[in-house]
Amino acid sequence: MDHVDRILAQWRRERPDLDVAPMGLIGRIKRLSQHLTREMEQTWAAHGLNLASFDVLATLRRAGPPYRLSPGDLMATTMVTSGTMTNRIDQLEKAGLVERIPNPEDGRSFLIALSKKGFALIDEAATAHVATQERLVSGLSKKDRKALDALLKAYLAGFEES
Amino acid sequence: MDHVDRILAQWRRERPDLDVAPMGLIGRIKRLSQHLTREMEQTWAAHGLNLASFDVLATLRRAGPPYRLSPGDLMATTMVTSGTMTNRIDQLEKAGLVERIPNPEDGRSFLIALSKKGFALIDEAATAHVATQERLVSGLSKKDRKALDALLKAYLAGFEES
DNA sequence: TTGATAAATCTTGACGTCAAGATATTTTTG
DNA sequence: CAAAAATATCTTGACGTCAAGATTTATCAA
Repeated sequence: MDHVDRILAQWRRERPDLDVAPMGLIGRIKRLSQHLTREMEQTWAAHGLNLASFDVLATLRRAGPPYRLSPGDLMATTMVTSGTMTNRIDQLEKAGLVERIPNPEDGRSFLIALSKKGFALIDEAATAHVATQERLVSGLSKKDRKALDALLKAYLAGFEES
Repeated sequence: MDHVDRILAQWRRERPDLDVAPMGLIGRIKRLSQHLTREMEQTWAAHGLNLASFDVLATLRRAGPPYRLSPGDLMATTMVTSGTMTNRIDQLEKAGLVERIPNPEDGRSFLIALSKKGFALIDEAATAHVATQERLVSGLSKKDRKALDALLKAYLAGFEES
């Protein structure tokens, strides 16, 4: 009888006509996501970052040399709109962590390049981030992690098949 | 090889020193949460609501008669800060969906009461919301839903044990 | 070549959230 | 009973996000 179960019990009492089983599953995903994000925010903040800035820097870093992607590429992998990405890049540019380089092959677009400073910072932050994530999954056994991950992957596939 | 797998593969190539298995699990939870929320937003919007307003109205509705809770109670179940809850209540009050009633037993606090209009709206919206949720879990078999829910519940317990 | 359409990014304005601090009331302590 | 601490809510200012539309450049068709 956890928090979500109490919510479901209330609904069943007040609205017995509704089938609230899906609500339990979805509610737990949402709630878990919120807990995890808040924990990870702490680690990012310790490096002067937040979800937005870490997300972009990490995407550039893991893309490999020369650590450059267009805003469109960044949008595609980070699930945010163009306005949001413009704002994120503006902030990172001000902080000297990335640079906007005109794309020689397409006058409409830029390439966002990780600066030396940005590279050093994201490498450091990523190490700490991974340690935090390891801690955040430590409540589950290795076996449960694997089973959970497999189910989530199957579920997610329904939303992301192109 | 889904979207998350591609991210992990990039990290393994660029930073083989990091163990990114936890990142897969956490990333899928976050991504799934985002997909689900965006889908549900559509249903809420069809009733003139959003996550914030639906959340509060639903909490009041399922609490049962007399459909009144203090802002503190609402904060506790909805995982938002006091400033956020004040703002949510302000909006709902302006829309005539809830009323602030002075608490006769504690001069510091109010009771937030669902109005007649608010009651009718949330009952209607909740019906549609549950239908949407049913659709959003339809990609998984009944068995998988149950297994996933059980694992999520176990995981969540680590974050919410008081 | 020229006009129309598409594509990539940026701009704007509104909104929801949060952290930190302010205010008012209640409870506890001495 | 008076002072101090705790509690409940609200206020403020900053920030991240989004949708819709504007701008600039590329591509395609005639």
